[in-house]
Amino acid sequence: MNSQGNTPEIVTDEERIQRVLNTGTVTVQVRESMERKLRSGRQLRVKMGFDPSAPDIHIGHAVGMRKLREFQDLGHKIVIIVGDWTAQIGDPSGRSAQRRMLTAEEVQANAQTYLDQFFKVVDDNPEKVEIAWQSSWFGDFDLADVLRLTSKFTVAQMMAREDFRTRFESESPIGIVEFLYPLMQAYDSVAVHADVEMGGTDQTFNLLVGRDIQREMDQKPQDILTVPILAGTDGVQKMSKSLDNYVGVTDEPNDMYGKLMSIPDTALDEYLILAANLPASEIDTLRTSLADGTGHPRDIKDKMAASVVATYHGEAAADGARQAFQRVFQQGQVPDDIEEFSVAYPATIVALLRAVGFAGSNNEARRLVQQGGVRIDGERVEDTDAELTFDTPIVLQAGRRRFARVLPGV
RNA sequence: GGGGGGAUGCCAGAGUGGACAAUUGGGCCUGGCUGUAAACCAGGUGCGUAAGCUUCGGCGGUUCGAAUCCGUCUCCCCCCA
Repeated sequence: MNSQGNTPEIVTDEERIQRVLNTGTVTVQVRESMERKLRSGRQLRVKMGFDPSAPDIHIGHAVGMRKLREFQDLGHKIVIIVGDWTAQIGDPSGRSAQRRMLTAEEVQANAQTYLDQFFKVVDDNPEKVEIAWQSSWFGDFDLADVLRLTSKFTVAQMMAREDFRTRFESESPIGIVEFLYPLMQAYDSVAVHADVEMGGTDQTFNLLVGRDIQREMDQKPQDILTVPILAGTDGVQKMSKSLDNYVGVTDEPNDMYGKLMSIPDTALDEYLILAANLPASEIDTLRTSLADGTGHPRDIKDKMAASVVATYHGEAAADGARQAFQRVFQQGQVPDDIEEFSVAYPATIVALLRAVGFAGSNNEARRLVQQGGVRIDGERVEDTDAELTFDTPIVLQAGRRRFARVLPGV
């Protein structure tokens, strides 16, 4: 978005700087150093890495992207590390589900998907972004290089990481390679001469190792900034695909909007800060009205949700999603883009439900009817066994959100 | 190399010869209340209209009768070396 090739002007306005450092962040280390860099008027290199081993990206990943965008808006250059090299090696870390090795092609495809989504959030002005492939420096690393790198660090230093310490104390295994990952990530910082590195709070240790290794290799240590982990749509657990509480960046507009509207109010403030893609002043206004009760949570949620949909699908899609949502859920009307099926009549309601895929078995279909969840053209269906015949299209509904149009067929 | 413990429905996890289609919790579905919030309440959640049928890792056996006992195979976990 809005790319221009000219050299960016560095913003050193104190209020803007403080906002970047204070809003939607967890820690800034080292604070004084970071402030000094931002005030200096020099274009900083702000690094963030991503792991292309999983192609599914959700808006939790976008939290960091949005913060990167803020740095760009101050005129700085973001440096995206594509972790293609480590992704191809696999990660045998203590996670229960072992990460398998990926082929170069898979990694490449995943990375491309990621970058496509990435540029929907960040500025693609080449003066403000640089993509760095990790394999370009690790590809020809030899054993001597590895030893040189590992010699900079001790076991005691590694044990400072909480995860390692607790596993060591509980006598759970820690693979040697696991010690290498923080070092490799740290070396990335050396390779790209990072002034700042950003990451989720779970990355704190690795980010700090970057400082040590840079210092060891005669570079000025980067400052680090951590951003919170976004809660999922349940408002409690962190967003992840496996918990099915995520909003994927490639979700359909209506889906995306609906998921965002379903978050509990308790999570709304967090979503305003971390997910909503709105100007700072508007975020402030919305948060205030939410906090003091002058704004209706539903309306605030709508602005948040629409802004996210607009980010990935455009304003028109966001408007469309909002209207569809209002029509279906607030007014109980039928959505306009429902799937169509043809059915040969006469047919039982059970047969209809199965034909459109609302029920996987006859029992399930009957259950839906008995529980009052089935409607035809808005009229509740009471009888499980009736033979039905329609010579015009009908709208079949199961529960509140499943709709299908059934046409008379042969 | 030696020893021990497991495998039950979407998940966790009871059940250890009949009353088990299988307790309970989570999830999910439906209804109610709503702002499709959340919370809460109620019901449901193998297949079959039904009679009934097929399930408790696989196969085989004992028994009138097995998720439960025996044999065997596959897979998982733990402890010792």
